[in-house]
Amino acid sequence: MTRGFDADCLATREILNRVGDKWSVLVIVILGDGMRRFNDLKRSIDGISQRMLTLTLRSLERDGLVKRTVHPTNPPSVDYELTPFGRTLLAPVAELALWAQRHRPEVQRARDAYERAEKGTGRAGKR
Amino acid sequence: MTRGFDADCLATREILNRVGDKWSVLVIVILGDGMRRFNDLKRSIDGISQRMLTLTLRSLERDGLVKRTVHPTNPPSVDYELTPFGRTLLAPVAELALWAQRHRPEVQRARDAYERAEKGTGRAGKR
DNA sequence: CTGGATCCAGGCCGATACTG
DNA sequence: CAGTATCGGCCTGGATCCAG
Repeated sequence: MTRGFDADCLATREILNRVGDKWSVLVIVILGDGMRRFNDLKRSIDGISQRMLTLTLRSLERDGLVKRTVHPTNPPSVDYELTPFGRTLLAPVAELALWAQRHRPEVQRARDAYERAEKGTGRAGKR
Repeated sequence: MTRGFDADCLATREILNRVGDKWSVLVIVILGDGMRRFNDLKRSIDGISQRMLTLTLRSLERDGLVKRTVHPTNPPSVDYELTPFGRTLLAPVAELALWAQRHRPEVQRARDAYERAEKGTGRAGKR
């Protein structure tokens, strides 16, 4: 538990920084359902700019989590899908997703309570 | 699978944004070992500024994940520990941490391969 | 349809100095 | 010891325009 502890934490932080950005998880979860095309993804996510979708997909492809397939048709189309490696990430992410879904109200309540308590105890309370 | 899909994704993204910042996971994992004092944490993490440690702890406290206890001694000392609720997050995070530790080399290899391939296929390759 | 390039705003985070 | 306040840089991410 003491050996490599820092290194492990660093590795964890590295992964979370990769996956914890604004869109990666969304893309991973959606691609968990199967192969999708670019604009298909874009429409599914709704709110993402094509820039961020491109960057996110590139980053995931770069790390070997997503496979990109270009079909030389006219007009051209590109498929994206999780690699087997990417699928191994799906389980832990789903775990966290489940936690998020189950505990969101609790977090919300805690947050509200904190705001209220803040006013009573004379804390700054600058929002 | 279709109902509440967007909402679930949003919840997931929300949690990941909370936990996916630069230091939260580190703090959670360390506090998973037991109660710690402020400067104790600061020394454990090494690289964090007192500012970021404060902000991170505040954020976690706000969401009900961490409990803060002030001892009115001289000099004053403050203990931080995970709440029972915070402990429920420990498991999924540990899951992801394990994934990170196990697959870091693979990610690194994929990244290297991507860089190399990039040069062969005439891609931009601007690093 | 699938992107690349550029411009620009806002937030995150670090360094430093100061307080109780 | 345990913070708070302020300043400033960097990076993320959005909008828009352009190209294959």
